[in-house]
Amino acid sequence: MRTDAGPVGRIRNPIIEAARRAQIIDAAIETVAEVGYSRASLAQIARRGQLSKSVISYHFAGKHELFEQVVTEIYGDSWAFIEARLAMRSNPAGKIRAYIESNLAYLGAHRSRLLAVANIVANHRDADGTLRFSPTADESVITLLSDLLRQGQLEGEFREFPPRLVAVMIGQAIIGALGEWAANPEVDLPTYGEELVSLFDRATRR
Amino acid sequence: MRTDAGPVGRIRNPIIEAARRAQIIDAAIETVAEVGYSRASLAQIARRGQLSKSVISYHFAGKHELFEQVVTEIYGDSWAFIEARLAMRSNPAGKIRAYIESNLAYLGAHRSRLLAVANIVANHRDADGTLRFSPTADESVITLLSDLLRQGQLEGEFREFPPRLVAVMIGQAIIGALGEWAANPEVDLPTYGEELVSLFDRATRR
Amino acid sequence: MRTDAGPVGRIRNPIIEAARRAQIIDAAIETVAEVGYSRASLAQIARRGQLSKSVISYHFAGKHELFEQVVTEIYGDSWAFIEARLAMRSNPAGKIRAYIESNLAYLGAHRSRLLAVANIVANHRDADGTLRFSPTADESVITLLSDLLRQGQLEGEFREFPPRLVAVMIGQAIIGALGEWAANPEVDLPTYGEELVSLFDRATRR
Amino acid sequence: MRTDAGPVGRIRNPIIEAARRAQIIDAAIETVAEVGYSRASLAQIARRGQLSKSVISYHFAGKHELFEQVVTEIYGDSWAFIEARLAMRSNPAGKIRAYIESNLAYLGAHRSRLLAVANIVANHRDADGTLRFSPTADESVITLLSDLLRQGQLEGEFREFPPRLVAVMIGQAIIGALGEWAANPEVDLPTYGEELVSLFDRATRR
DNA sequence: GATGAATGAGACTTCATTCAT
DNA sequence: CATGAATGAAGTCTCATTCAT
Repeated sequence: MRTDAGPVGRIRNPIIEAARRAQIIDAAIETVAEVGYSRASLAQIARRGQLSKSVISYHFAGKHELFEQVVTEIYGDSWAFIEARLAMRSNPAGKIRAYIESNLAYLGAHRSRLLAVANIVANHRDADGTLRFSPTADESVITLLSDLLRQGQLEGEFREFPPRLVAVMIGQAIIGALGEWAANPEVDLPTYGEELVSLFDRATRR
Repeated sequence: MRTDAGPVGRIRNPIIEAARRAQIIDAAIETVAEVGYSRASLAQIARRGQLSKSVISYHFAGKHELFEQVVTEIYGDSWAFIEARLAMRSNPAGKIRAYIESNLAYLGAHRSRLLAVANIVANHRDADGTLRFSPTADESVITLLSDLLRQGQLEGEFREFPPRLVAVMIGQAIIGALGEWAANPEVDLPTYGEELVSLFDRATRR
Repeated sequence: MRTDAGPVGRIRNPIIEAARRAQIIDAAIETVAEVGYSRASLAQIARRGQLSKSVISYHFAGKHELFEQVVTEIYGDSWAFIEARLAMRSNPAGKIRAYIESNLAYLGAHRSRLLAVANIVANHRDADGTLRFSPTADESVITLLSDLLRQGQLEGEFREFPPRLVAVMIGQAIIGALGEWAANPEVDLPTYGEELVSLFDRATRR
Repeated sequence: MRTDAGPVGRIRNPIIEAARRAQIIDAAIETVAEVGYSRASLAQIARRGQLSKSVISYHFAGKHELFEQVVTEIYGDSWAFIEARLAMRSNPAGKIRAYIESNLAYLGAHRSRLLAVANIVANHRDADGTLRFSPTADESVITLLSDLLRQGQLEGEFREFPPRLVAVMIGQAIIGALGEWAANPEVDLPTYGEELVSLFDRATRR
């Protein structure tokens, strides 16, 4: 852990600092996407980012913090994208459709980010060995979808079913679709998305 | 690199040989399930199996082959379990239901195997960096489900939809359900399975 | 920290094992004596012992344990030497004289050991920053000398004075004599020892 | 390497310059006292002095020069204190007593300085590996005490003994007393000093 | 059939120092 | 006068693998 007067904890020049951190985070994303979590050493990340290994240690407390910032960055950025599209719909079914579509759209447009976040989330562990992130959908996402489904049931749009369970299934289906596309980029993600929306429409409507 | 079975050089006693390999594979499964792929070193595996590190190198060409045998073992064992249950049904819808239920049943009864195979499949790579296994459902499974769905469409059980795409979705939904349960063992897997069957029934029936 | 099946914790072949550990400990002693505690890296120790760096990690849990074993080894060996000479005297004054003389004799015959133990004891710290060993004389030594002084007072050999305080002073005078000799090997240690004995004799006798 | 005082290049403002150097030296003293020589990195020193690492490099040619200035500062300051007390006595025995007492008094009042100077003196080395300072008493001190002892012998105050040898012993006994107190602050230093004076009095008087 | 011992490669991290600003 | 940013060197430790026994 850092103990000296470097930027961690005390950022002096926010502009250069932020630019470098972004550059390093991008290099980490590309590296994990390309060679996977276990082979993504600081040396590999530095090579891909045209950086020295030590500049990474200078801007991050360690490899651990770097990977957490990668996840934070991707979660934050993708949520900003999705949130804007959710706001354009008013009814629950429309919002769920928008969630599925915009989630696929965002990660479909950022293949490296998809691969990186999936790899890190599935592998990153604390010192005690427990997974740092939930490897399945984020709890906040499950809650969002659950609430929408419950509201849709109250409004009569949806039939009766356990909302949380279906919410989890929607989340997993999205991950599955993305996984299929990640493993095989020839898969047509928009078509996949439409079919997924149609499936859940048929499965949930009254 | 060696990829065949058995120790380097002459095989002397096939019985002891097989027993040792099984013991090592079990230790590898437990280790990966517990500490994850990246921390599953030979030293850790040896410790959990009460073995010396070198006995692993003796029975397997290397860590690489060991992990491939782990996947082969789990795939083979689970398929034997599922196949028997598929054979008990005659119509496509029944077989698909049987596939979903028996898949969840097998891995639900073998949590370590689920965790191990998921971890290895998502991380294990060849020397050139390409993933060794498909991280999404096995191609043979997709083909099986596709054929069943197509046959059901011909027989009038299912509506029209792209069979392969829905096959993939079924595979992913199963993985999703197992992932949710793996992350949170309090999830009730049988209920989850029933709901999944019901969802796909509604989504695919004419 | 070691977690695999290496010798630490489970020693398999005590003879080879002990020989290697002794060789490594000797290399560590020579290195610390020559370049000092702060520059005594594993690389330097390995170079002086004609060893690979990793063989050190194989036989010791880490640099930390190695240095602790160095101190244990020197303390143990020197005490065996001193104890035998103490046993040859019966009265307190004789034992104290024997302690001073044999201590100087042992370390005077093992200059590297003197330098190594002094360096390590003065610098070796736990992870939390506290010194691992008492940098002044060992508590057991203080106790031994205190008891001898007190007994001598009871028997009328010595005048009245605070026994522990004089015990500490004897220990420190020995360290001082050795330090003077370590810094300047031309100092005649036996003469120094005789004078030291004479000084304490005059200072403590009735 | 630079060994002169002042920042690299032209000195602009001697007052600020001196103040900064003093501040840095104090931070170095506190750091070495607290974490020991080997862990006293520039980063640690900067942190304790609320300084940036580079300001240290700006005012000192390097870590090496900084530590030399620390020793110079402590030696100089303590000598000024001791010298004043020596001047108050006229006879050799009185001066020796004053030396012992004032030395203990000065460092007893400046625990950090004692710890720092002891640590640096025992560890600081030139590039070629030789110790930069004498780890035992300074030669000038030995000379001073030797001269006093010899003068006392001439004047009939002291019995016959090798003056330099006893001078060294006095120096070491002081270091020993301070070491005992440094390791265990509950030790009563003034009492220890009195007893030490009494011991040497008995040991040296005619 | 089995393994204790050994090792080179490479992992992450800390360090003192430099330099443009 | 001061420092944020950067870096190469070197630190300790873990790893998968080999080999003589």
